[in-house]
Amino acid sequence: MASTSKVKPPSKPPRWNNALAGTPDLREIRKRALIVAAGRTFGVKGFHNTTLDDIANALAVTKPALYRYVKNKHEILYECHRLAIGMAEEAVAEAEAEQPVALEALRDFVQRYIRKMTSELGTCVVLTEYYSMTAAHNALIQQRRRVVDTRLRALVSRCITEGAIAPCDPKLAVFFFMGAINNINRWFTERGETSGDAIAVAFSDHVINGMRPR
Amino acid sequence: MASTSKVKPPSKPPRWNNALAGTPDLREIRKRALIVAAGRTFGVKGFHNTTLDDIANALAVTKPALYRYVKNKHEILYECHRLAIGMAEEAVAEAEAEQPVALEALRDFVQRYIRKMTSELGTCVVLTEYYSMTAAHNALIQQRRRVVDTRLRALVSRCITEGAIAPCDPKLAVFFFMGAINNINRWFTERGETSGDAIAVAFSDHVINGMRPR
DNA sequence: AGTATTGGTTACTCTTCAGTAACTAAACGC
DNA sequence: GCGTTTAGTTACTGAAGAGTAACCAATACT
Repeated sequence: MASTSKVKPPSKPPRWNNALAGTPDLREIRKRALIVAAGRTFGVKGFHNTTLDDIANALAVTKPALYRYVKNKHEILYECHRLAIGMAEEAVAEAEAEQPVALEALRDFVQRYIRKMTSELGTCVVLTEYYSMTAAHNALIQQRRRVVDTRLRALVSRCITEGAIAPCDPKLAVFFFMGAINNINRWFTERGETSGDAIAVAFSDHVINGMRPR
Repeated sequence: MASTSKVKPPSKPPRWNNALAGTPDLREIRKRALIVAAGRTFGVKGFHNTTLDDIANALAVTKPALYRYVKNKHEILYECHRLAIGMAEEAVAEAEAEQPVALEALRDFVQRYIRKMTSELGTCVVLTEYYSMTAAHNALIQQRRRVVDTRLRALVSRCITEGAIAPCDPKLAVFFFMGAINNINRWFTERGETSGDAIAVAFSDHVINGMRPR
């Protein structure tokens, strides 16, 4: 039978997922892969139900290897949130830059944001469990969220003054549609019947038009 | 100074919160108070960041006392979800019973559901962290969610055939507004400036009318 | 070739917290 | 007044899992 002496296994499993590497430093690519893998799992099982072994496993690596890339588990969660909020920031900036008409900028934002979230890198992103971050990290993220929120409220206000939408409380309006969008990862799966694109279109439509016939 | 002998403290802190007792068995009232207290904390800090000591503390009791009312921590979470889904079920049933016109039933549902959720008993309810339930509990809850979802989709379909709203994918429509609603506890606080009622009105309006001027 | 550096391993420690054991005191029925 | 039930206590146990120590192997840098 197999001897008890420590014989190295002949073939090694493939490690990491470096596909699509634009080669801006291997190390950064791998850290990114770590964050994305973790984020995906967090999204499915939640922060505390995901062990570091789970994450390591997904990367075909063992737990301590992760510590070469991050300080601790909380930093992983923080990086996930940075990724998420970064997408929102990008989406507003791009939408505002390319669409002079407020209403179109709004629609554009919704579509861009959803596409980013549901795209390969995006699905991973955890928007829940902000409460599992350290107080310091949370403060940083909340800060940035607030900025995005403010810009979106301003956009809604502009829509109102431009006469494009009915007067309403911009704060509640933003909460309304951002809530709908942030909840997408609750039911979206990449293998599901509905594509990210379809969602982007349908949701932006609902935001702008509600459900009334034109 | 204070002796080390075990002297009973002279005054005891108030225990439980039996206010509003309709007296259908003290035991049930207390179990309910436990679930509500736990649910509130879960909503703020999340399931895993809430210890049984936290919950016991909120009830001015010690941890083992909780086990007189529930089998374990997971049962508490399950009961919270039962409470939440129960509210949704009630809301659809009531709305359908009282509003023959599909569009009005939809508006009514949204308002009822939000009012229940934000009312004293409701704020507590955790809608996140379904993934922290046991597989068995999750199945039961998902089952009931699906039923509610189906009824809501049917309601949307009826709206379409009645010509009250523009044709759309009922599934995505329901995901859209239920997402918005389920996200309310992310930002709602009872002490905040916006009342549950105001949210109910604003949100039902957004669902039905979108943001376009009439 | 030979020494640093970097990425990874196995085997462990240490903490936190759900859950339990064993005991006490009040209220309840008779 | 006296067992039984119910509600609670203090003091423990046991498991899971984040983080660490110590060690190994490949590559990289002259």
